[in-house]
Amino acid sequence: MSDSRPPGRPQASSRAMLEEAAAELFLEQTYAGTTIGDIARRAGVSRNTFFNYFSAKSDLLWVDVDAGLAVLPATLADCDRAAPVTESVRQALLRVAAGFGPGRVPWALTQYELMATSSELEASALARFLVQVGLVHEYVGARPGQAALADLAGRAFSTAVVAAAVAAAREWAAAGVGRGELAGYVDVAISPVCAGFHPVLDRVQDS
Amino acid sequence: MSDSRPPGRPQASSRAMLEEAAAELFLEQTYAGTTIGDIARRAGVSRNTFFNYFSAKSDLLWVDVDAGLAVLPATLADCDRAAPVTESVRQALLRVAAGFGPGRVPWALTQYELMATSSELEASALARFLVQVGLVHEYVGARPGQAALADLAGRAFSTAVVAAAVAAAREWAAAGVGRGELAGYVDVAISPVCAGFHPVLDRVQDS
DNA sequence: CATGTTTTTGTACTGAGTCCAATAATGCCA
DNA sequence: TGGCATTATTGGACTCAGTACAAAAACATG
Repeated sequence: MSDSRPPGRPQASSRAMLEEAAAELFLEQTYAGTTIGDIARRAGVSRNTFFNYFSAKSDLLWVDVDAGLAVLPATLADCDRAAPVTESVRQALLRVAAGFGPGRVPWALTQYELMATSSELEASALARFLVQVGLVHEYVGARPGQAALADLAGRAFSTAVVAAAVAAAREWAAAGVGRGELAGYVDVAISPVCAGFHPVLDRVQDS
Repeated sequence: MSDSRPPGRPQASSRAMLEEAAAELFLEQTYAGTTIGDIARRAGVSRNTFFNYFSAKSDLLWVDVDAGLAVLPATLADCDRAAPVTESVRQALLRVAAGFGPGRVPWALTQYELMATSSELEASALARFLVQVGLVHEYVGARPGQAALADLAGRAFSTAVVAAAVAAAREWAAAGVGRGELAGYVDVAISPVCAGFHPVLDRVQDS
């Protein structure tokens, strides 16, 4: 079926090789102590090639996270649209969190504590945070909703609920070995947010 | 009283001069289009002198915000410690928000929309966000609180409530002229969060 | 073998942020 | 008046992330 290779020069260095090289180096030296040149050299490719596969050094910290988070749009899409928004979002986030077992802790979260403030890391973290907020808000806003105030409430909810989930993830990562499933943490963190916004966002349906 | 100048060479170039120069240049060119060298040159100082007053270019965007936010610790400190934590935090955040009138919109918020993703900006934003979360969490954690789960809830609350406040500020900034007081926005945004966490965090006192 | 396509690479550049040593301006003290 | 300690400012050199662009390399097809 897909045995017809695409035209042009085939990829010699795969993403995975760079990820692996980076993972090694991040352990030997720190993240901050590792340059893109180092990573490329160990992977046996040019420094420029690195940028063919990643747009920034910080992307390497988020490969696991990005992969796990990629399912959020689809998960949101097939939610029961009759259910309260807050509940739908809660379900969706829990399902995404379920993707992260106890044995799979992403790079970014573990390194976060170690390296104080690498501003690249913070920037990349916020960028991802905002993407998730945007996705949730898009879903929340898809409901009729009434003008300005509801829009503010919707955005506040989207932001707060994702922020709570992130806080849960940090706590989960910090729990060290013996941490259970991420979903449990996320549940505790986001449920109060959903409960608090329920009467605000879902009051249309109750009337 | 304080007419005794400190020893050593007096400061020739003040912070304010750099801020002013930066403000001009950010309007003429964009933030991204302005280099630190530009700012220093217009202020009439060396490029290195810039770093005597600011640790990063992005600091310039946050001077107003930082000034307004500086009162949070004190505001939290003199809160009625008999009141529910969620209510205390809500009051404190509202009081901080009250510091931002309709005529005083900080740089960072207005430029945020304009310049897509300047990663420096995002990093500096998250750094500030985390500081506020830390302050709130410190206050929340000062109460007895019960071990692991409560700590998670406390951190989730701190994160979510500050996130909601930030969302409100963004909405407020985006409202353009005719936006009212920031406090009104913040109130709508954070009240549901506080309401949601009230039964979780304050249940000790109800028993 | 020529041609088009895609990947890889080299080279050069900008700009943020750091480091360090030299110099300038001040107050204080002899 | 002349050091002396202290602090601010400056210049220069450096590292590293990220960008731009053009040349070369590897493949498929005709």
